[in-house]
Amino acid sequence: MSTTGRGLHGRVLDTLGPEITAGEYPPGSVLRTDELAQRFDVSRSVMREVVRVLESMHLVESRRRVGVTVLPSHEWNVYDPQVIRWRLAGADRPRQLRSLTVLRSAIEPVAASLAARNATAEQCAELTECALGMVANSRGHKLEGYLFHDVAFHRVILTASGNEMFARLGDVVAEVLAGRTHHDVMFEDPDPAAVTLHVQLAEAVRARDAARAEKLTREITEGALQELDILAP
Amino acid sequence: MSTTGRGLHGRVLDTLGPEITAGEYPPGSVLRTDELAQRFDVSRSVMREVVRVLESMHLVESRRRVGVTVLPSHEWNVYDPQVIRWRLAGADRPRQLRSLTVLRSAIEPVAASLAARNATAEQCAELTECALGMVANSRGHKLEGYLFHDVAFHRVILTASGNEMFARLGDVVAEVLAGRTHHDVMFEDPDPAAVTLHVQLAEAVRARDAARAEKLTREITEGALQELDILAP
DNA sequence: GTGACGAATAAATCTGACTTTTTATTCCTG
DNA sequence: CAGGAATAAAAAGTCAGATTTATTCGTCAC
Repeated sequence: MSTTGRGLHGRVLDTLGPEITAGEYPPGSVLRTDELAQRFDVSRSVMREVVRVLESMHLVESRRRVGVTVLPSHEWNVYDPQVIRWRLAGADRPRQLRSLTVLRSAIEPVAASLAARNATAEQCAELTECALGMVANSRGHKLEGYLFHDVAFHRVILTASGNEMFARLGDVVAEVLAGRTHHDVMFEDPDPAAVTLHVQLAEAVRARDAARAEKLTREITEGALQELDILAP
Repeated sequence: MSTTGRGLHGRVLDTLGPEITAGEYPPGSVLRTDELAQRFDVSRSVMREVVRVLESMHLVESRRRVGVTVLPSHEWNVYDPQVIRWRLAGADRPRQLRSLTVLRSAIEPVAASLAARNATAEQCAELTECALGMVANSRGHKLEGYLFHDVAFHRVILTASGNEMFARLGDVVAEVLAGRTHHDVMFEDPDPAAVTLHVQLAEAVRARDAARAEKLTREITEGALQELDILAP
C-alpha cells in the first residue's frame, strides 16, 4: 500500500513526512540535516535526498547557514497523494476528510457529465458491473466488498471524463471512501438510496444523458457531505 | 518566478523536468544516473537528488539494476505546480490549458458559493477593489493591469472559500489566466460582459448570496470554456 | 523445458573531505 | 557612541571513491 516503502530514503520519509504534516514541528521550526541524519542513523546523502523531496512538496525550505525550515501548512502541496495520505493518517484527519469531500462535490458532478459524453462502451459496461457489485454487497455487513466496487465505480467515472486532472483524483476519492468505511461513519449497511443512485448513474451514462448524470452525482456527493454534517452548497 | 532556481540540483531539474513532461523520452525509456550526471556535468549525488524529486512527482521510477524509467503520463502528479508549469511551457500547452480550464469550471462555482458564506469583511473589500481594478483596466489595451486584478480576484475567491484544497488552486488559476493573456486568445480588450460579471460577483459575495455567486461564477467559467471552443457541460 | 545456481551489472548507500553562501560578531573608524 | 567593513563561523551544497545490495541474465543440471 505504501508507495515509497523501498529504499532507505523511503523509510526515513515515511517517518519524517507524517511528523511534519501532523504539525509536530510548528511552522518556522528549523531542522538540521546533520542532526536528522544522526537521528535516523543514515548518511547525510540519504538525508539530503529526503529533504529534497520534502522541499518539492513545499513542506520545508532548505537555506544555507540557516537549516531546513518547516513551512506553514498553507504552502504545502496538498494535492500530492503522499501528503494526502500522511495527513489522513494523522490527527487532523476529520478536517482533511471534510476538505476532500467538498472537493469531490465540486469535481464529480462535472466529471460525470463529461463521462456521459465521452465514456466508451467498455467503460459503460464496467460502470454497470460496479453498480451491480455495489447492489450485491449492500446488505449483510459486506462493507469491504461494497467499498471495493464503490471505489472502482468512481474511478471509472473520473477516468471516463477524459480529463486528466479529474482522472488523477481517483486515488483521492479512493482514500476518502476508504476512510469513511474504516473509521468515521457507516457502522452498518450503506444507505439504499445511495446504491440506487449509483445504479441510475450508470444507466444515465450509458444513455449519454449528461444532465441527468450530473444531477444524480450531485445527489450522491450531497449525501456524502451530509454524512459529515456539512451543509450542502 | 522560478521556484527551484537556487542550487545546482535546481538547474538540472529545470532542464530535465521539462524534457520529460514534454515527452522527449517515451514511457518506459531508461535513463542512467551516471550518464545524466556526466551530461549535466554534476556529481552523482546531485543527480540522485534530482531523480528523487522526479520520482516523488511520479515522473520516473528508479529501480536497482534497471535504471531510471520514465513513467507514462497518466501516472504523473499533474497537480504539482512545478509539473503544471513545465507542461504549460512545453508543446502540449493547449491541451493542458483546456484540462485546467475545465477544472476551473468545476471548482470555482462551488468555491464562490462557499466564499459568499465565509468571506470576511476584509476579503469582501479586497474583492470589490479587484473588480474595480478590472474595470479601470478593461479598455485601452491595458492587458497586464487587467490580468493582475483578474488573478487577484480569483485568488481571493478561492482563499475566502475556507477550503484549503480550493485555496491551493490559486496558482493554477493564475497560470491559466496568464497563459490566456500572453499567448492564446485575447488580442484586444477583454469582454465587457466578463468584467460586469466580476463586479456582480463581488456584490453577491458581499451580500452573502451564495446561490447568485455560484451562478455568476458559472457564467464566468463558461465564458472561459467558450474562448477555448469547449462545449459548456 | 524447467528449475536452480552464480556471475555480471548498475543503482543504492556510506564516508569524509572540500566549497560556498549566508549570517552574526567583532573591530575599526568617524 | 554609531555605523560600516572585515572576519569568523555555521550549515547546506558539492564531489569522488569505496562498498553494498538487488536484479537480471546466462548457464548448467535435472
